[in-house]
Order: sequence, then structure tokens, then C-alpha cells
Amino acid sequence: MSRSKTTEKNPIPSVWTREQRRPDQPALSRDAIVREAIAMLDADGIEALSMRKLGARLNAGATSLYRHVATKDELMELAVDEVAAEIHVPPAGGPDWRAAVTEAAGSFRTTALRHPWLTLVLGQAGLAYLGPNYMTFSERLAALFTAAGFPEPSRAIDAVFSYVIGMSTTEAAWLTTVARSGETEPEFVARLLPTAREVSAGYDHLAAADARTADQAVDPARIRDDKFTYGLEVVLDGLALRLPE
Amino acid sequence: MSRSKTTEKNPIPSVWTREQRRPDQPALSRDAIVREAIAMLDADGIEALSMRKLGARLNAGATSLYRHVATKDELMELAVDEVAAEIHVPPAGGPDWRAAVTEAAGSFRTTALRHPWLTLVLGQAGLAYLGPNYMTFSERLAALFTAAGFPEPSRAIDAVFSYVIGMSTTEAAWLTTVARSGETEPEFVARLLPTAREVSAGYDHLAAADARTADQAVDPARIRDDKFTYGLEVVLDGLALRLPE
DNA sequence: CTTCGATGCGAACACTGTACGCACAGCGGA
DNA sequence: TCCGCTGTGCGTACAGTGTTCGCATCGAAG
Repeated sequence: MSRSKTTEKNPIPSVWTREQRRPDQPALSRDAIVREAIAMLDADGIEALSMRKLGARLNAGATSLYRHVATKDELMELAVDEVAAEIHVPPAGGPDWRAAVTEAAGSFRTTALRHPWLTLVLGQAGLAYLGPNYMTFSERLAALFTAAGFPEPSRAIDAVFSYVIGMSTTEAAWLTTVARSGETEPEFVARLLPTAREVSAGYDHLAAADARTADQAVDPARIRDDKFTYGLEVVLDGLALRLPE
Repeated sequence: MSRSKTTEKNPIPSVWTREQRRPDQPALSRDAIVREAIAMLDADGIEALSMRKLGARLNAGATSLYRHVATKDELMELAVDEVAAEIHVPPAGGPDWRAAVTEAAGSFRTTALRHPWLTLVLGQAGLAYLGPNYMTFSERLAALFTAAGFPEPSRAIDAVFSYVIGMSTTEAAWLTTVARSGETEPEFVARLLPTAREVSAGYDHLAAADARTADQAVDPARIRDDKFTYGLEVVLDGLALRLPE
């Protein structure tokens, strides 16, 4: 790993022995920093990202990043907004608003599961006054629910997406735990099952729930999918009752 | 602030000049540590809690805590479970399951807002295999939904409490931001309003939503309450449709 | 050629969580 | 009375963190 730094520790530093600065490498830019930060966050989780490691991956010193980003928190906000662009919201005015909302909700969920640190940062930052991508996401949602006929679209949006955020947060935390174990999800579930039964043995209804669900050996990811769409249908049914006419 | 340590830097340390170890102070115990940690978390937020500061508040050294607690993460788990005892779930079998669930959901929310770090830790830990208080909380919920007649109570619980967790997380993050500003919530809202309008001016439907809601000068806390109960009613309506008979 | 603003970065500061090993208290047994 | 033993407190130290500061160097403009 031969890093090409400006001032390499040479015996006799001089203009002639000094290496040319970064001959081909793309220059350090805000976009490159954010992109690489997201890659590190996705790969190794939120606590693995440090300014020094990020700088090293960009063939740069840690403090160089501060020329393009005011603080680490700001970098996280930029990362969140960058990732928010991946959420797809169908155009408003389609014939089937439920299908459109289901699509948007599912897109949010898959994005949150692809970047399991997203919900953590959202929980800290509070998603107030966020970046342009998040704004257009909100705008499209507002358009969608308005076109669907809701008199107070923001209330409906909050209802649906509080549910979506809550479920996604829980799932992302679970997937993070699974990933840290180094096993696949089915392996992890299988290894955890006996102790889970043991713990819930002292609680009647939890044990009953265990007996009801944990037997069938289906893919845990499938179970999570079903659980998500079930709850989403519940919320959408509740909203449909409030749609005028 | 005269700390009574065993080895105070005395000119000539001897058995006679040495102070008696902690004459009256209650001994350092796991419960005392968790209690004080919660107090610090409530007062100054999650990033203000460090083992050194916590030790200092207990008239102890930082590393002394590790005799009673394996790691800081474990301490956070203990704090979460301690706080989980504050959530009230009505007994199962009452005549009005909706009122009971509303009570439980509201209790979760107020607890989460009283301890705004709760949802952050939940998002990290994933609320899998947690402590006894969390277990009895889950057990009581399961009892409640089973008695209400839901054939798959866990699905209904997940639907309701994903919504509750999502909304509480968002609210807690908002309240944390407000608290950091040093202002009251109405002050903060008033100061933020012009820039919020300005930002959303470029987005048709967001601006429309602004015009619809932000005008009436009601207490923001009241608005949050209404928003929460509205979404909760939506979810409960959707669930009621799935109740057999 | 000179000057200047933008950029990279080494060193340093004030922290963090935690491992290690020593000092000491109380205690049960000889 | 003395002897170990176990449990507890904690000073020191290590590796790491985010961030500031000032210096070195670049490309471009005058």
C-alpha cells in the first residue's frame, strides 16, 4: 500500500526527491468523500467509520477532509441525503393510490435495509430541515397523498411512514446484529432459537407465540417481508376509512 | 467537592493519615450505577454520558464501575430495561381492548419522550433478547392482544408498536434538537418557521401543507399529541377490521 | 515573475472505552 | 493472632476518536 503523499519521510527532503502530488488519483472532493463514507458505512457499520480511516481510504490524511466537510455530523447528513435519492416514489395521480403508497413504503424499507445506519442517523438528527433529496422525497409523498384525495395529507403521511420507519428501524437493528455474528440469517436464527424458547418459557403468551410461529422452517427474510406488508395493509385500511366519499 | 478516596495524595502516606474509606456514602452497586446513568442520560443526552463522568458523579473512579458492569454497552442495556419498567400495560381481558391498547401505546410514548435516548439505544440494540422488564412488557402485550381475540397477536402487536416506535423516535429526536437549542418548544418553532417556509417554497405541495397547518398558533406539544393519536386510531381501525366476528 | 486563495496534512489537544495490576478491607480458618 | 483469600476501588496506560492550528505547497491570476 504505497500511499503517494506530498511529504514522504525522505532522508533529505528536497524539491527533487519529492513525489509528484497524486499523479492520477481523482482529487479529494465533497462528493467523493460522501460516496466513500457511504461505502464504508454499508460495509462495516456506523461505528467503523472514523475520519482517519475514511481519509486513509481516499489516500488522504484525516484532517484533509475538513476542507470539504465542516464536521463529521455534517458528513452524516450528506450521506443520509445522498441515500435518500434511492427511495422511489411513484408519480401522483395514478389510478391506484394504495399500490403507489405500497411502492413508496417498500422502497423506503429496502433502502433502509440496504443502508442499516440510515435509521440510526435519522433517529439522532430528527429529519428536520434536511437536504434536497429528502425534500423532493417529501414533496412527492405530499403530491401522492393529495392526489389520492386526503384532505390532510401530512397526517396520513405521518401515519404511514411512522409505521414504516419503526418497522425498518427494528429490522435494520436486527440485520446489524445478524451481520455482526458473521452468520447468515437462517443460521443465526437456528442458533438463537433454543435460548429464545428457554427465555420465553416463563411467560405464557410469549411461549404460545413461539409455538405458533417458530416451527415452520421458512426463510426469515420471507417472514419479515410478510410482517411488513401485513402491518402496511393494516395502516392503509385504516387510512382508506378516512378517505372522503 | 471533597472526594473521599482511599489514597489521597498525602505528603507522607501512612496508616494514620489515611482517610477512612467512604464513611457513610452508599457503596458502589450495579443498581446505583444504572440509576445515576439514567439521570445523566435524561439530563444531558446520550453523548454526554461517559464512564469517567459517571464515576465522578458517584464519587468513584471511572474504572471502578467495571467491577459491576462488564462494558458500557451492557450498562446501556441495563438502563433500557430499567426504564422499560415505566411502561404501563393494562391487564388483559378488559371490556375495551382499544382503550387498553391506546393506554399502552401512550405509556410507551411518554416513556420514550421522558427518556429521549431510549429509542436511540433500541435502534442500535435491536430489542432482541432483552431484560426481564422488557419481557414482561411484551408478555402483557401478548396477553392483551390475545384476550382481544386476535388469532395472530404478534402480527397485531408489531403493527401497532412499529407505528408507536416510529413516531416516538421522530418525536424524541425533535425534542432533543429543541433541548439543545436552549429554547422552549414554541420559541424554537417560532424561530424556525420563516426558514422552513423559505425552504419549502420551492415545493408546491409542501408549501401548501405549510399554509394549511402552520398558521394556527397552538401549542406544538398539543399538535404532536393530536398527530400521535390520529395515527394510532388509523392503525387500530385497520386492526379492528381483522378481528374475527 | 509574483501574489494569492485553495488545498493537503503533521502535530497536538482533549477526550473516549477499557485492560492491567496493585492496594486494601473484611472474613473464615488455623 | 496471624494467614491467606476474595471482592472492591482505582492509578496508569493504551489505542483510538473528532477537531484545531499553522505550515507547505499547488494552480491560476495579475
